[in-house]
Amino acid sequence: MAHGDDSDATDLPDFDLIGFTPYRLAVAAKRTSEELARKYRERFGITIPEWRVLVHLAHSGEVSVKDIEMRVAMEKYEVSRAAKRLREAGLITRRENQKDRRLIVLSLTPKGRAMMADLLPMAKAHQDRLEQRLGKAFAELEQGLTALLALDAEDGEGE
Amino acid sequence: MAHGDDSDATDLPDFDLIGFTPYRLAVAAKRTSEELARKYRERFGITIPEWRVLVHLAHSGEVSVKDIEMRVAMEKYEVSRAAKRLREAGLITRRENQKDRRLIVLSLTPKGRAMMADLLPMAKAHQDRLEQRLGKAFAELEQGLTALLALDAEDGEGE
DNA sequence: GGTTAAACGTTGCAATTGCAACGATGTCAA
DNA sequence: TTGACATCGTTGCAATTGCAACGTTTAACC
Repeated sequence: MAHGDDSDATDLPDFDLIGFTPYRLAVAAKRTSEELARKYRERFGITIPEWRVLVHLAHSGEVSVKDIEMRVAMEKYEVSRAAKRLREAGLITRRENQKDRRLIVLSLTPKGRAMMADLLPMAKAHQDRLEQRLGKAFAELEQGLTALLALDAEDGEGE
Repeated sequence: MAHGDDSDATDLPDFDLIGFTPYRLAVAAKRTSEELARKYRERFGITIPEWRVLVHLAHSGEVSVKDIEMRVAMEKYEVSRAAKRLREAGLITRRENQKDRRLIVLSLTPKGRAMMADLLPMAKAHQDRLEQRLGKAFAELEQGLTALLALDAEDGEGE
């Protein structure tokens, strides 16, 4: 018989998720992030969004929620909530910008600075270790990521 | 004066989030996934977890929840819930494995197969387009990802 | 055989997330 | 000045997520 036993098999294209770049990216990011998240949660009691805000503050000094939103690939409500928790933990302060009172000025407290003095070298070490473990592939990964990130920026989501 | 006006500046290391590989990976994955998610939601009314289950079924025929969990970087409860929704949508069926009645056998319905016949070529086209847009950087990205994914597998998270 | 432990899939519950609406402030033009 | 509109940050609410516990079935051990 031409159309066999168990199948109305429409002969689907052979497509393996394992080779699908968006999937591979998602898995790579998830593993990498989870490793990091565990580390920072155990050591400092902070989450990834909080970590991002702190790192940006350490790097850029006083900034607004809006600044962080633009620079750090977070939605404003994420920044807002992360900042709230960090304030409650005594790691950052917030005050109004006197020039424009819609804006918030976030900055590290001494306690926050002290914590970052521990945290940042760990982050650097993590990066170095990753680079070391990947060897030659590290540069390739970075070049690929650079191209990919530049891509999204230029063509505004096509549609 | 040696210790300046406004700072108990503990002189934090200069560390920019923008150059931190795990961060870059997360951003790249998020953008890529969101683009995809929007597409499949609009066109087929499915989410990414559901998409993964469907693709794996299209590729591997009948499989258990456990199979998917291992192959496709999803937790079993994600698979379970995705499968539930897909069943309700009439895209897959489930039955017991007679050899081992703990196992579930998931498979596409004709309706599911028909949908995948539309969906898979789109996924292939997406991959091709990405490859084209990235040009030479695509191969680099892939090599980097391959190395990174192999890495996580081998050393079991240290600790 | 009978008992204990493991594997599989599901689900209740709490925490997190994302959206959309809101209040407050600032801008622009008439 | 006033009124319409945009921007900034926050938050209520619904949906999603992740964990842990559960019921069922199988395997392992005595």
